Amino acid sequence: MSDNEKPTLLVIDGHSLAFRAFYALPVDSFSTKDGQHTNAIHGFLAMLINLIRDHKPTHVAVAFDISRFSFRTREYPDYKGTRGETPSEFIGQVPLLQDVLAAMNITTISIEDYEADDILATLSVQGREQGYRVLVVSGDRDTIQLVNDDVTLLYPSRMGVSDLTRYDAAKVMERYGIQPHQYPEVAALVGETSDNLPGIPKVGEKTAVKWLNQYGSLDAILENADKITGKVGESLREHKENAVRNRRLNHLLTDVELPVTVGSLEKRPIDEEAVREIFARLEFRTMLDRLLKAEGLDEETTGIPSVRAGAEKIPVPQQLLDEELGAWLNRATAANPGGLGLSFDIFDGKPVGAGIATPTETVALAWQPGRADYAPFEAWLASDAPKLMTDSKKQLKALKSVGLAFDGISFDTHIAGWLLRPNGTEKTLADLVSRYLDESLPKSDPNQLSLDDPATAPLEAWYTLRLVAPLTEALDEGSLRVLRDIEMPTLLTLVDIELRGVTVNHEQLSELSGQLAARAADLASQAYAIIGHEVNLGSPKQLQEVLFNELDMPKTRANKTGYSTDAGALADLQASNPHPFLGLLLEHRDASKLRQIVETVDKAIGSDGRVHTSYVQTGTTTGRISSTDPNLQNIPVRTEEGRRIRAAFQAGEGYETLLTADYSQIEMRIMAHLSGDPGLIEAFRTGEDLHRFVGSKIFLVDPEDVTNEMRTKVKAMSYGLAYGLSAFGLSKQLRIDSSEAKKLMAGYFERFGAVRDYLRNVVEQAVEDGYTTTIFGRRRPFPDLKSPNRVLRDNAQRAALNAPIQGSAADIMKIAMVNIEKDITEKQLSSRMLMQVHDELIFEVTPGEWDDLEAVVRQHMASAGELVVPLDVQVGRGHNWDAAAH
DNA sequence: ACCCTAACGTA
DNA sequence: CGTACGTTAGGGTC
Repeated sequence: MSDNEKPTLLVIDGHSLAFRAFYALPVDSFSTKDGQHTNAIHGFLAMLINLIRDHKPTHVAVAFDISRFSFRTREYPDYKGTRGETPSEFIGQVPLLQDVLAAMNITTISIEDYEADDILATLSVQGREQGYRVLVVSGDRDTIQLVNDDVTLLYPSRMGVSDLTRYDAAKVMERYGIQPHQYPEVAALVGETSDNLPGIPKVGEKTAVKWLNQYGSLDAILENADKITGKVGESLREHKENAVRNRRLNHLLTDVELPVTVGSLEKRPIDEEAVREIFARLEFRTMLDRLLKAEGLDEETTGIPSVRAGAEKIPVPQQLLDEELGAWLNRATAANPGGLGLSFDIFDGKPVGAGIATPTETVALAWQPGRADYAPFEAWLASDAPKLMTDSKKQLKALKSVGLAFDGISFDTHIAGWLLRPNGTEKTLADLVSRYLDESLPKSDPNQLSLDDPATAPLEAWYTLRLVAPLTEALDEGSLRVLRDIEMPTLLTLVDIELRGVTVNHEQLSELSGQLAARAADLASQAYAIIGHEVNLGSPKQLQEVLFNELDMPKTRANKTGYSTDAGALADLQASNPHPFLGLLLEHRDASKLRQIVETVDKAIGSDGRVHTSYVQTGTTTGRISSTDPNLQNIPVRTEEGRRIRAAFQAGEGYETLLTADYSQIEMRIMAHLSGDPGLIEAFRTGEDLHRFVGSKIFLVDPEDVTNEMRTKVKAMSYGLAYGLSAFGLSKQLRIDSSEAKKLMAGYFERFGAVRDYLRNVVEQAVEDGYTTTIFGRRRPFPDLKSPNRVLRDNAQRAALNAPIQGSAADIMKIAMVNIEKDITEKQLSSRMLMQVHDELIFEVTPGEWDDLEAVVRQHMASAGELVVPLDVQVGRGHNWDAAAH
């Protein structure tokens, strides 16, 4: 068998190469936004990818040391004793690297009590015996002893890990003047500083090699030690024990019992999805392409067409009209009880075409609403015949805005995809097609304007239809119920409230904006006067210059770009180093931020005098909805100035007043429900002020004797608990001693022990299941709970204990919204829901309908979740949003 | 034209 | 070393 026909076994010393990479790449340039350093991982992978590309190994393994202790340290406790502390930036990178290798389906091997090099040695011997060509990659020179006709060493150069020097027997001879198997004898004589193995003083490589060539072996040299003259001979005789010991230690074991056979190391295809995921986490953007290319998996090298072979053939769209169209719809609907795929072309917020799909046919409709030719289509739209769509909200809004009746939407793949992977990255139909069908959505002809391309909508409808089966299959029963009973109905509600918008008074906002702008300008000029020059107060970078250089203030918390100038840091500075500039800066920030929000909302007022936000139903990982363009869920409320913005949100023409309704302490109530804590449950059943009640239990006083200070602390703690707040965090927030914070938390858990048990249990269960679940069955996966990286793991734990609470609250609010909308319709009220702000709903009330509406709202909000504690709803009335607050 | 970060508003 | 979001300005890069 010639060398070229032999299979190639690639074995790598993981720890040593990662460490080389760590020192080869600047640590500052490789870290994620949460501070995880990745330079060692990056360097290692770059090297590995090059090896795969250049050597096309058929078998691969990476060996890692388990610890710095091994049989060698037992034999000689000072072995490697000179090595300093592992740099903190390196710690944690190895477990992540192992995760990457696992995702690449590359075997990693660690064996207690042995070093990685012993594993390499054993594999190289086994590989050779079984007819492999072996490539050993290590940064440890001891591995030179492994080199022979079948085994080549790749050794990192000083240039970095990607530049590997190839040592075959000839190269070893050229470099050292000895056979590879003799290298340990040279090393034994010379010693190895990095392993803390002193050799024979005064003997260097040259002398060692000379002796070896003269006497043939280390044993022979030692036997003939008497014959060696001069100072070096004396030194040898005096320190020969060193050489003997070194030789024993630098001999690599070739008979370590391995949990794998060489054959089992066969290179398997990478798990592209897993690799994609972990690279995203490590924020590696270009690595995947390089890896795919090296693996020969990228499109260019495989020539994979845009739709992979074996995929179903895309039906050619038919163009139907009138009776033909009606007949087709009847036949298709009857033949496909699960529904038809449907997609609309939207232009300027109006529907301008549509496509319908069955598994085998598609229809393209050059349809304009109201055209008689398409009457059967519009009748079908209005019927409850099931329709399957992707990201349907915008399309449904377009239909509704032109007055078309629509019913029967039974599935939205975009929402289903989100329920499956709420933290996933799939944004478009193409993303879903790629993930769940493993195909590529054909791109529309770039030479054609996609708007005019009549084939786009049928294509989208067809792919949408085909996605439904794999998505439904992937969803568990609980998630399917959430989709059917909560999300799909919520979708229709959102369509309505977005179209309604909310009246916002432009005059009030522009007056407010002017005042805030003037105030900001005034504050700015005062600030400039104090420091003697102008500076951009909105630039943290320029502020750092002023604060820490010109004013010589003490450094604050560090961030990526220097030192923090956020409100908390400035407040700390003001306390320790009072300075008028700080106060002005804070006030200026305040005014600027408010003005920014005022401007944003003002600019969003449409020709109807109303602001139409967009709710993003798939915008969060927990189940909440988010709001954009503009975000109406972060309108200020805490300050007087802020409330002036709310005052501009008003009942519209023809409406009498606004009604606001919010859940009070819904998350704490859910906590009481989920934990079953008797104390907390009692608190909500008595109707006593929650924080007062809890305070009385912790501080052992009567409720009426709970001071404001006690109440503040209790409130902060109660809310913090659901976020995974630590004693440290609590002490920082309340500016109290950390021992006091600890006591406070201990006191809390003593009285409300089931809460602690619950929070612990949520995380434990999530580790076991891999996901959390809300009361209604909504899931959120938490892969990071098993991460070896502590930062990631701790973050995941906090998110995991919060997810069921925040998510259940979101579920409850959605259910309430749906039921309220339904009841308003049934009762034929003309009052209407306008906004949702997580635990608050805002309605516009028609004259005379207040009592009816209030009853409907209260009833459905209170009954949206069956908790062991009541759901308390606070209702307020006023002509504007501020006045309607209670 | 795009991307990232810091900062800050809400529940 | 507290969860979940969206928007903006500044500052850097292409």
